[in-house]
Amino acid sequence: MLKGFEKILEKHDLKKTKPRISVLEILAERKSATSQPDLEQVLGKDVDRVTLYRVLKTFEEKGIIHKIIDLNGTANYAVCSSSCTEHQHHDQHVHFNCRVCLQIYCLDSVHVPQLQLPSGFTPDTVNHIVYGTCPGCNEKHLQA
Amino acid sequence: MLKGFEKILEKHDLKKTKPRISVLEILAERKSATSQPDLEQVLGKDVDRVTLYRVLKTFEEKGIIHKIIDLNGTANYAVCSSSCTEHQHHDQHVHFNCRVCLQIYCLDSVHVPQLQLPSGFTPDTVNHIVYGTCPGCNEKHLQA
DNA sequence: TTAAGTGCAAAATCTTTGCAAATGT
DNA sequence: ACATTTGCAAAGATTTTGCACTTAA
Repeated sequence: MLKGFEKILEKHDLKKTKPRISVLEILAERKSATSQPDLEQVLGKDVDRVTLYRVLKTFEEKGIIHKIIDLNGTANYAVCSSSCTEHQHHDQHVHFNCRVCLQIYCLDSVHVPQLQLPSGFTPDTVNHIVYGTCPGCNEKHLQA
Repeated sequence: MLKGFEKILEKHDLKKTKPRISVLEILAERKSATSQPDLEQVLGKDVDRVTLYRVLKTFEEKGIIHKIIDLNGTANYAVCSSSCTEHQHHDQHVHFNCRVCLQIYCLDSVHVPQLQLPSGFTPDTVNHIVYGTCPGCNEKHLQA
């Protein structure tokens, strides 16, 4: 039986190569989004940096993962939770970027409120990033 | 009598130099945020690229301008509307990034709703970017 | 006068591109 | 076997750093 990631690749007509599966594994086993530098480090010399760029680009275009830009303008990636397709790239949940540990959390549970935009502005995607301190870092801070 | 920008520089103990005043002039005369490449182009060879980096960094640290990262991860800058200080860097309004003309609008008028975060998450800044099509580009599109 | 700020050159990064070799189907 | 995908080398772009010269106060 195929593992989850392999099904995903099949579904998008992508070959099941080592770099692609490795990237999916890493992203899948984390609930928070992972930065590109992080990915590079974890993958080590198994996957070339250039390949990583290309894998991430392909995945994003196919709607398999989505990109979140953090405080420093660094790209972070997470697997799309629901039904993202090549054309409809839903990303309607709130992200939380911790200033201390720099982790990005996808807060799927948080309801994104409907905005009342001035007339003429047609929204398609809403990117809602909250910066602050996450539970783990808050705790450490209190103990100190 | 001093122009507005010069007062701002004075207030933050910054010398009134040509590069700084030029940057403030450009940012002030635009209602939407300006990308760093744009700034470079407008400033031309009057201001060194390295100086621009440093001016923007200083301004951001002092709370004179704030940075918004757009779709491509490019830094955009706008003068802070209200009372940003070095420590309290409020940026609680909604930005709108047009996919067609790539302009970033600061929608000060739009009310940013209060979010209910899971316990343990302490927010300080909320960055709310809406992607879509702006009034100008919408119109052109309809006419075509 | 003198501390802060600029400009140039050069290093360090980051990202993209071209092409031959390797890999999945 | 063949189209995709990878890895390497090298080009291009972006950002940072060091240091001597300039400028605002």
